[in-house]
Amino acid sequence: METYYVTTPIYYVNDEPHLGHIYTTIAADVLARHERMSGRDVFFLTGVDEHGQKVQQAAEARGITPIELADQVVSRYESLWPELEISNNDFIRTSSERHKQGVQAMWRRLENAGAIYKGMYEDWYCVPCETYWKETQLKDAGCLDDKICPDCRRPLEKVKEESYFFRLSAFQDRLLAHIRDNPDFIAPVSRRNEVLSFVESGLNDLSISRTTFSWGVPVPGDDRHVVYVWIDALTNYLSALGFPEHEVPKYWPADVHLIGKDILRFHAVYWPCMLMAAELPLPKRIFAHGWWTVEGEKMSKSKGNALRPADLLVDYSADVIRYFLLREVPFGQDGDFAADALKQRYNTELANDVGNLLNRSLAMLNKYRQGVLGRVADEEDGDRALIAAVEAMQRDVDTAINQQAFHTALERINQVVRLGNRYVEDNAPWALAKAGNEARLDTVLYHLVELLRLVAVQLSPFMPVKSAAMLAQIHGHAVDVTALRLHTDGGWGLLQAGHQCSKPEPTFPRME
RNA sequence: CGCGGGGUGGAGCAGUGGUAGCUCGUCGGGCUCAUAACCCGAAGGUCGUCGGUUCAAAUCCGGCCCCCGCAACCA
Repeated sequence: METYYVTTPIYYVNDEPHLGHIYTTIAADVLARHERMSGRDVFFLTGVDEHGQKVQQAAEARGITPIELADQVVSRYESLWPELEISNNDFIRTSSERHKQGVQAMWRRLENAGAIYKGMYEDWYCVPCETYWKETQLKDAGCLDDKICPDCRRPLEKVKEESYFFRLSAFQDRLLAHIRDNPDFIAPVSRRNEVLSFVESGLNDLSISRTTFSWGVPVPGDDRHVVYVWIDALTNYLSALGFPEHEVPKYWPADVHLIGKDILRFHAVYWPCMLMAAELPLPKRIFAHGWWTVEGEKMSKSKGNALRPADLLVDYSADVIRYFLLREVPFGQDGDFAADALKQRYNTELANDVGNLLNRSLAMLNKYRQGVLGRVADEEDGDRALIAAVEAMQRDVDTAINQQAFHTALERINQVVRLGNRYVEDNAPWALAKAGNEARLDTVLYHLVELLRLVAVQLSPFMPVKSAAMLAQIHGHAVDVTALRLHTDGGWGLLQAGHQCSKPEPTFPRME
């Protein structure tokens, strides 16, 4: 079976889960569910990044060990994902033994390839602020000449420490060629251009070890050094699959790494170069999505307006959050999370259009036919157009999702729902019933229910719970949406004459 | 400084040479199966700005104005 591997970043445990984390993870989940439904053997990975100086310091400040701090945050994530219907196959922690093995194996591979050398890392350090500054940062802040701290304006100290370096510069040309030869490697295009211009401007070798803190993976053969967090973190995508026991694990290379735009450089530059050095296949695609503001304001810890997923789940069901996040904003662009916007999306698209179409269709089926589907008589042009529209929608949804164009996929589904509502008006089943046109009434009701069934199937990766509720009414019994397969459940005409549907019950009650 | 993206009816977007389109909102009408839902229609834009190319430009070229991203290990 064809495999499909999708990942989220591993989230840094220094931070509580917020809207951004669930956004990436929900998007990855939709991809995973869609691909499973399409018949692929899917591996969907998420996890946490536990190492680094920040975590070590935060733990010290609270008087606990780093792993205790990590455990606390990890438990939040692990309880959050099921609440959001996240169907990840694995959850990787960088503190785990399997991951450490992976990182050290990666290090040795880079070393054996001659891509690592020992040198001196030079930086500027502000003792009072406990902050490191790079020369470029000082230059931008206009502090390079005076050698003062951009924050507190006090003198900086030059620090030198022994460090291992990765020969990033050696891979510049190969990386450029790869990006140019693979237009889909980095998405969206604007991000691809950014990376291209960054790489073209020249890559410097990368310091990949630290001696200033200890919370990390020891460098093999030199445990005074800890492996730089990004070498550590990026390797999770392989260690979770069983690297190094499996040199090129099943599922590798990843079909898509979903990331936020903030970590584009690490994924689109450092990671491919590492893999080239290690002579491992590169991921097929890296998609950097945008950021959310909340009610028009930038999310920030200092403002304290970061949306907490647990609070959101009090107000909205997981499916509604999932739908809104992926429908409101084209994936890749920035967006705004506003309660009014969510309510409007919900009421117009889910309650009025989808929910009401299901409700009115099943209501008529029950009123005129005791909920039993009849035989399809001669099809008219309008019927054939309806079927063609559904089938075109299915193809377009698949195409859109394969490009991570979630909002386009949902828009196409909505178009078919609107067509369904128009079909009701055009055919006026109530008039057919009154006129005693039984054959035509059966045909029209059948087309409506079958349209709704296929809409629910296509919606199931986005809203697994709501889709299951829709399908339960259509099928007359509970449906396991994770068992749906497009090759068996995705075709027109699955429901047979004599099939009993349930009585309607609003799936998307209006928000007031 | 540089590189890149963008400025289209109230809002959000599509539209790379030939009557300016979609969703939401607003207004009017229709229907009555339905979650005061659905369907139809209308109003509303001189497509940032100035100039150029062309029979013809939102769409190509040049100047200018404005917004945003890449430089801060927050998705």
